[in-house]
Amino acid sequence: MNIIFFGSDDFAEAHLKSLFDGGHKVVACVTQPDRPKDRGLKMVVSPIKELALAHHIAVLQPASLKENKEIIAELKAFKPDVFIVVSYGQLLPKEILELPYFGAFNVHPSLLPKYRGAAPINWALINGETQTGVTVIRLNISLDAGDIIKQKAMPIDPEDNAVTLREKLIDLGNEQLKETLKAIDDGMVRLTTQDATKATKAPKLTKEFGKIDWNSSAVDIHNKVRGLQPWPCAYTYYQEKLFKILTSEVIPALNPNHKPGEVLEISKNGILVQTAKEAILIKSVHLENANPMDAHSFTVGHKLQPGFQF
RNA sequence: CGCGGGAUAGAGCAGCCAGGUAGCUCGUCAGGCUCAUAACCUGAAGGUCAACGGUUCAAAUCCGUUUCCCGCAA
Repeated sequence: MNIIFFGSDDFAEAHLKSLFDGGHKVVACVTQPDRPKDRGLKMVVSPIKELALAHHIAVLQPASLKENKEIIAELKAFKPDVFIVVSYGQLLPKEILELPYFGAFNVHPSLLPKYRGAAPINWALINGETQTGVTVIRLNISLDAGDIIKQKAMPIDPEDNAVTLREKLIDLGNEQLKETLKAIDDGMVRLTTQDATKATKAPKLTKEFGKIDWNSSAVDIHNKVRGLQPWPCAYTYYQEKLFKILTSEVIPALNPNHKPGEVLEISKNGILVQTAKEAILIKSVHLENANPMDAHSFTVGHKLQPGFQF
């Protein structure tokens, strides 16, 4: 079975790696073009490209797939049976979806039809979901709306943040991908249409979204802290400087005669801050121009006192 | 070479310009005092001054190179 893999980030990389490890016949990889990125605008090579080249497999890096006849011809030449698409970053147009004999399949880290879009893991945490999962779908032309082939749920641990949850979902995704390929091999694929009325969206995150509104509840803020790792992070400002909250905990506050955003208590455990509902304990922080540190160290150095208003 | 900030004890910083014993505030630990402590008193631990090279009798400090970290931007 000739597989062409589409992907661009480390989530995709883990799946490609497991295809190699599983002995599958990956004949080519499609990934995003190398782009200048980060400080100094260094050229960043997609991890997919490196992995593919290490396995001596062709790498295609089209800027766009839309009306790109060259790419269609190139893909066709590999005589693909399936496309595996994992966080590729672009929609595949109809004429490309039609190329592989069995179709194009996508591993998506949410329980579709919930959380269609670019940041499903983050949004599940932001919304305080207690479970999530991985869904394998057969791609059609709309975003994450194809028929479901495999789906498996898993609980979200209250301690999970977007980084740890992502790792768990990579494992689950690999498992589901393996089963999907086996089902295709065995001719045992069963498709289930998504219930479009239950669809929700998980759009790309923005920097602005990470800004904390102290007039929201402690639970909401805590979920932002968990869900916005490692970027953009839930943040506020301290002396005009960006102040990211890395870890936190919701503390039931019994007597909130304080304004939201007010520091209630400083202790070794961290900084206790009033919110609109209950209080939140800030446990570790990351101030602009400094290394991340636990909240206690921060309060000692900055002489933060109860009564301070964020 | 996209723009800018930074690295000195666990944290926050001073010292650098003008070279001469590694300092301050806080935290930590131990002891004391106290009905009591985020108070007070006494003491202790904790450093490759990011790294390498140069200048010098002498470098945290002056000169050069490198590494790492942070914000913006994408």
